[in-house]
Amino acid sequence: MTNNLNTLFSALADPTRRAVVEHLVQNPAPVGELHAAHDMALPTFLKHIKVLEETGLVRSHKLGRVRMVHIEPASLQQIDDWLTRHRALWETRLDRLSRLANDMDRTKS
Amino acid sequence: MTNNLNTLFSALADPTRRAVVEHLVQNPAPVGELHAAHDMALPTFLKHIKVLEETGLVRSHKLGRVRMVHIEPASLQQIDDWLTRHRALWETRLDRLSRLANDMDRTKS
DNA sequence: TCAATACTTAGCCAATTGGAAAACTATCTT
DNA sequence: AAGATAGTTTTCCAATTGGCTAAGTATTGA
Repeated sequence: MTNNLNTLFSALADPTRRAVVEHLVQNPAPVGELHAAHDMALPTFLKHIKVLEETGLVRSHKLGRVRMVHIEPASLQQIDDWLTRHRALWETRLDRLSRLANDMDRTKS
Repeated sequence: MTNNLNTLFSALADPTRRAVVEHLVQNPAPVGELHAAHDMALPTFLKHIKVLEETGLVRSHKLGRVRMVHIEPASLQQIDDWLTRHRALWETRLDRLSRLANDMDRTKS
């Protein structure tokens, strides 16, 4: 909730962590299941989960000896919001490019 | 263009670099002007510009002794695309939360 | 109760990162 | 031609990061 974009972007910069997020947008899952998809030692993997949890992208709670992890959608929304704040401007620039490309096509034929 | 999300996200994880991107979605600008807004040595700042350029978020060319920098909108589009690929799923989860919040409100009154 | 399961904690390490200072090159401006 | 401007290159440094192994704790199943 209190997360800034720095930690959100840097959390998502790691492919392992991004894969975990992609897994969790589909369903919550226990640490063991998440870990199975990644060829690294468990303690290493747990560090990634901890990073995700510290940024607020993810939450978890223990059920017996299993830790269930689920996504925190509001955090992804923050990145979406940042993009939205600038989207209008960069899309203008994209449009300009595609118009230019169109013009060049027409000139060629 | 050939950029992966790893480098895009990690480039945007730094507040200096994000500020430069925000500046450049408005207008292209010379290095000196960009640097003026940031309290750090020029060589340090230039490293950030180089990172942005290597990820493809930005391009530059020299005009005399001045280097002009401009944004490469297609790169931001890549991040937007990644979010879009998952947006449907996490918005479903957000909806579920807000419905739950609604229910709790109604129960309270 | 005892072994297996599912994490957890603690330390260690190499590579990367964000910062600095110093010295250098290339372009104007006068 | 000389000085000022605008970057550039080089070298150094401390902190962070992503990975490992080894050893520990807490639950569960037989």
